[in-house]
Amino acid sequence: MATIKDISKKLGISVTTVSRALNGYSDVNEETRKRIQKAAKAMNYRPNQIARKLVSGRSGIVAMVLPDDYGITTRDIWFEIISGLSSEFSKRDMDFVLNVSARENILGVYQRMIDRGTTDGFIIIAPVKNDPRVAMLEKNKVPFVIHGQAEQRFDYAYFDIDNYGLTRRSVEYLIGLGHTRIAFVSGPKEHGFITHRVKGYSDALRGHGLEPKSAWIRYADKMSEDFGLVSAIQILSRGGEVPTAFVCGNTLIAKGIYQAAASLGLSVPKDVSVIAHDDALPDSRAVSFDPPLTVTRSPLRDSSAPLADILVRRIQGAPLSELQVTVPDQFIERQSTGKPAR
Amino acid sequence: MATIKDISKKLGISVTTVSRALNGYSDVNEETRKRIQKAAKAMNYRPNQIARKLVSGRSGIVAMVLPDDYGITTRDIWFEIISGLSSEFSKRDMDFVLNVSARENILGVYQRMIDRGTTDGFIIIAPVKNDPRVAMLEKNKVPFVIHGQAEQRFDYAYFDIDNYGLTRRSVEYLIGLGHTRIAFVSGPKEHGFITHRVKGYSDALRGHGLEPKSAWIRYADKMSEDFGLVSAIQILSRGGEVPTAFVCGNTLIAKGIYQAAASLGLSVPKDVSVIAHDDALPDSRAVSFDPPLTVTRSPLRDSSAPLADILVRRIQGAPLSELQVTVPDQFIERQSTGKPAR
DNA sequence: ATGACTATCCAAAACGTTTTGGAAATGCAA
DNA sequence: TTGCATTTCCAAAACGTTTTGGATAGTCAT
Repeated sequence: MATIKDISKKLGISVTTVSRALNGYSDVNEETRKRIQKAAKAMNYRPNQIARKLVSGRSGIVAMVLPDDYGITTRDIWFEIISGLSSEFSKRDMDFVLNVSARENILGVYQRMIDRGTTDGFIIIAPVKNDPRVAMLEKNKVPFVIHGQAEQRFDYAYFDIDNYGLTRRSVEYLIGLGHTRIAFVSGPKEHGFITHRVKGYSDALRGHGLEPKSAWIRYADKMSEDFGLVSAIQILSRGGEVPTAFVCGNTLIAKGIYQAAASLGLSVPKDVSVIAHDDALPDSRAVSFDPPLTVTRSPLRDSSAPLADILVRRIQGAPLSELQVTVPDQFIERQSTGKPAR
Repeated sequence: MATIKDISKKLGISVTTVSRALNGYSDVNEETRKRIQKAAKAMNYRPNQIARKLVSGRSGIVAMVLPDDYGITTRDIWFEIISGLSSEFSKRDMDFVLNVSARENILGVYQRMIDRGTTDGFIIIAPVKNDPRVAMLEKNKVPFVIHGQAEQRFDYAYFDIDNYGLTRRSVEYLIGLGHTRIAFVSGPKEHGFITHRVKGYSDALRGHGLEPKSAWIRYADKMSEDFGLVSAIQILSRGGEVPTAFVCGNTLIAKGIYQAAASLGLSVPKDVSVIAHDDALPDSRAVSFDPPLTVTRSPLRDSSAPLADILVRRIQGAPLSELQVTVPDQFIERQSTGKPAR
């Protein structure tokens, strides 16, 4: 609760100098700075963010708005992201505001928070095509960072994994093993990352003279175990040719596919190879699948720090070109993939 | 963005009057107020919250600090609480700051947030005996509300379910059915609510001339399915008398007890009656147990609104006596309880 | 006419910072 | 010695509100 004025009075130094000393300006004697810093620490001084914001225009507050209609598995993902972000911003002495609202109110929530002017910037997760949140934030000139790439335009800050590359790599690996009939059980069609993954999958096939079959590309609202189970059974029990390998949007889907295979009397990897993308959530470990699951891997948790960094720099006005980051994933070969039987 | 000064200048009315008109004070002529309101709307005026906060001393920001070491099931509970709270505060036009930190840093986080003075108040969940967070907040005179009752002292604001009553009611119900040998598989000993539940359980037994046996009261760090399973098997496979009924701290524990019963060839409710407390989490529904589970029920989600209310009124300085709320739970009789076999 | 009251308005202070625009002291070259 | 640059400091303004403490004019009962 000590203010800058208290320090000034106590030390007989002007408020100006105290402020400048604490903020690292060069026009204050090192010895004076030391004294001031010592006093500040002793008096437990913390700058009042509200006052600071009034003059600087910054509050040190960032926010994220989430819809409240997620099921239990998706919640785990959110919790992972939320706790990572909140911890990163905490390290940077910023406040992370979370707002969980009904989906239909979300834009209203954004508008209110923008109008109130308390928030320095936003984190947007799971962008969709022509995301109205992005449009709104851009119109109001509020800084934001997107986790994932929303559209073709690239005039915003983002952090993403290489969604195109990871399916492309997976498919090429399977082709290298001899597979030619490869299915992709993906995720919600409207999300940008699914589009990129499908493209990576299709390009890899075409690059080897194979034509993607739309019946072997599955979309779903939720990337769940059930979705994997149902998709695999449907795909595997159609007449005609069936795939010898599955690429999965996440490890839950892979688990569903394992189940489907078991139910149909097929074995992994003898009859079907399975490969998935692994977000490395704490409680669904690809390594403890039976057989252990081959994955492309990029821990969701690892995205918190870059996201926080990018948003902070965006707020500080860094040029956009530095704030567009795509990271490569690991490829981990385990026992769920092998040469095709036929 | 238009400021109050712009309106003042445009209308030739003092800043004071504009402010008071907009804030509904009675010392401004209705006609003047109309003019000012019209101008404000025309100029798209929105009060700058930051400036408002600076003078009022309130930030409109409340916070909750969580440790980051919870397992997946506990995370669901947290998510339920977090999303409920954030949505409630959003309705009140306040910001809900979430801070997830390593357990050993938590007190430091509180201190930092307190010192910065940006936070109007805190929500404390899962209090323990002599909770150091409570001590710290009280010392710094920062408003807070506790979910649950931490200690015997009652000089703080809290919201709680009737933990004493719910086990007492459960046990009396079982006694009414004819049971005399009743076990209680509870939860973490250090939490206040467990203490109260154990007391309710014991008092009910003693009230009917029965002496609680310590071997039949089980504590555990995590109220999990495994804990229920292990506890029930241990209790049921000891030599001598075994209980005919189990009271469970939550529905997960009950699920474990169902499993244990099945494994031991016992049937519910013929051989053992099971009763649990139900927090009404979205994905573990007591009604879809087989047989459907008899419960005392108080939805976790229902606590968000009262908690938010209490904290807001605490911040506004309401007397403590109005801010100590205990709500009753529902008792829902289903098919997991019946007369004892012997 | 006086005093008391009411209705309506306002100037200035305050909140805790940062920023602006110097001022004073010192060192150094000419 | 003068002039100039550098180092170190500071008073005052500014950010946009709310609040305080009146001021003014009009009304009404006495």
